[in-house]
Amino acid sequence: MRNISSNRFDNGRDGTVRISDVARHAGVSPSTVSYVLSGKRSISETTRRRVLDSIDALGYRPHAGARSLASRRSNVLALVVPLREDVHVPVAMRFAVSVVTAARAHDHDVLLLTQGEGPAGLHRVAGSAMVDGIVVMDVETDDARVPVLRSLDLPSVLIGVPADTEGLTCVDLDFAAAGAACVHHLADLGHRDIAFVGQPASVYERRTGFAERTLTGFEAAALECGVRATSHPCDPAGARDLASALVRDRPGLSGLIVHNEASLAPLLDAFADHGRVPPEISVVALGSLPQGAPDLTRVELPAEELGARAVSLLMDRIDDPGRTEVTLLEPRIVPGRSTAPPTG
Amino acid sequence: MRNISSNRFDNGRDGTVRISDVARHAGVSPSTVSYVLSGKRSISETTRRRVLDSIDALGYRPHAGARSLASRRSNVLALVVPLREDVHVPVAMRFAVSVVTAARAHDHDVLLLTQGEGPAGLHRVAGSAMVDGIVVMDVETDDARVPVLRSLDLPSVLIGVPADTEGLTCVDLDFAAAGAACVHHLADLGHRDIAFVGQPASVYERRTGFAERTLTGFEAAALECGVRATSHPCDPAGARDLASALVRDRPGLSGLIVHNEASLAPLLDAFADHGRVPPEISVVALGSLPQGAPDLTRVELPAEELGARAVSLLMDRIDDPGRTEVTLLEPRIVPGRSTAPPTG
DNA sequence: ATGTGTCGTCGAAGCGCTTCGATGATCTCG
DNA sequence: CGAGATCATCGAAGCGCTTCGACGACACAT
Repeated sequence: MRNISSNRFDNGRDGTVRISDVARHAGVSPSTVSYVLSGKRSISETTRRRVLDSIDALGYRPHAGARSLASRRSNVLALVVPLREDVHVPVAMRFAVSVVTAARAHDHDVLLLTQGEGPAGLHRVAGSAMVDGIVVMDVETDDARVPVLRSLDLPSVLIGVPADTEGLTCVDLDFAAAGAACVHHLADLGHRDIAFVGQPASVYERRTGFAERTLTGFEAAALECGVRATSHPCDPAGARDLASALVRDRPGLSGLIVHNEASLAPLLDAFADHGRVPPEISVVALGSLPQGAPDLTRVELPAEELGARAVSLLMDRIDDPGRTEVTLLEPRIVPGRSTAPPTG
Repeated sequence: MRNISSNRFDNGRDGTVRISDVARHAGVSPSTVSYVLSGKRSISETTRRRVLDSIDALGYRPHAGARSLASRRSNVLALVVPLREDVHVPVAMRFAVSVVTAARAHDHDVLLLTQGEGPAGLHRVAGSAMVDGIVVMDVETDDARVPVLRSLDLPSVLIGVPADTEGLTCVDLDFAAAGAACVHHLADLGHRDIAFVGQPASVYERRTGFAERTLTGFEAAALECGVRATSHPCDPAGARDLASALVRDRPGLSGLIVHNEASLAPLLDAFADHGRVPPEISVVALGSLPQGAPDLTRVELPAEELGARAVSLLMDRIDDPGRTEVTLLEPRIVPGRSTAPPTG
């Protein structure tokens, strides 16, 4: 029978087990335990086993601060989440969660920064060596954070693409191609008069990268295909009015591209009230659709893949800060029941 | 003219400035700099100034790992965010953001944990001394994380209240009172037949604290007021059907309590399609309403206040782990245009 | 046997900070 | 006017880990 609250390997101080306790328990030196954990030197299989057994016999967990002090690695990433009226929260959350999940798969944790803190937040986490790298979401064409990131000498990855990508690592959906793909899909079906329903006006005003590029891709493709095409910012509260205006002013309108998660449902409802229901009017949705949504033709936003890629690129840059690259994922248009050749 | 990239106070190694560099620059010892920063010993005003000037002349930021190693404080809180199909993401985000903001106000950062990691995540951040405390959201009546938190010897605060609060610090809206307040409001107006539209069924199945308590409060108050009252789980996809069923089966129904952010709009739309528009049918909303929503009578969810309270309670417990307490915020019913005495 | 590697392990230094005790200097009061 | 208190500061130890160089043991080719 032994005392449950302590045994001969306890250090006696407080509840925490240190590497030296593990070392003693396993009959090796602390450095050997460290090497078992890091794999940075070869360790005999028998020693390895013994150390590992001691570790979980004692419930040892390395002190994060000590580790980061000695190794100059914190195993934490910073994630800057957007926080504006005009960003669609569920989409932002999908990104955030995928980043956290991917980070954990690479043995890292995630520190949450809000955009509210601005550059100061970036300086703080970088300067105090709290994190090994930074993931930034909701990037604007001329993003104020970009120069800060460049100056930081801490690796970072943007989910989104600013105008000048010199020295940056970015990953995003190829929104220009996505916008174009929507147009081509409709044009190929024979549509000659289409409207693009976009993000809230403020999103374009601050020149959010993805919104701007989508619109550019849309306009270029429309020109190329020779279709009549207009674009309209939209927010949920204005969706109904926009639908009425389009129905009233554009009798020939037969195709709709909707790049606005929050407005999609009210917009389609409003069109339905005017008797225009897909596929009589063709609708292509671009973005992150809720599960349980109707079967629309769409270009999905691969948030999970983007998050995972961002983290994986960040890991690469942590190991080798030299390389930088811009990765654009190719959009994939998924046919649904909401598009068809124009009637009449 | 001087060399921009280095001056006589540089340490010459890499870009980082250490406390000893500041000390040299200010002509004091490192410990003095530390005391200036922590305020744990009195320092003359002149020295203080000089040190502070040196700090921002050199751009010094304490190394977080070193600090946490020496002081046994990481200045980081963990936040466990819920991640389920059935939680309303914007609400969760409001909580998360308010926790981050409040934490920053207390000079702490926030580490993001997803519920997916379960107890392992809690053990990890606690065992490695990564965080000084934990905030947990989306608490269930019989939450599996509660015993883990109790065993952790790391302060924690729950936003939500489990069945057994022994040894816990919790903060939440008094949802039972909120549910009751909605009933009383309607009953006082003269309604005698009301329905409670709740969270998705799965939320009750896993016995989420706030949902369960609201329902309990609703039922008790209905009994007490002697009104006919029924309750119905609901999700956005089922809102339309629920509305039809209620209109069909409950001709006398004159009041509705909606405790479901995501279903509120579709539900009201569906009622409107049956010709029942507030205030002809009285509607009380309970929860976090989007800005720009119609002027409904409601009980607001004070997410920001709850987040801030949670953090502030957590700080108290970090300084004094002894005390524990359960704080319930009193619900406030805000009259809007959606309720009126029953017609006919 | 002797030299030459390789493998597995150890000891010690040091990461950058906080904190404790000590030490002058200055003030207070009988 | 000197004992004692108070104030401002310093030096050194130590937080728990990683990592570097060293070293003994053993293998293999001379």
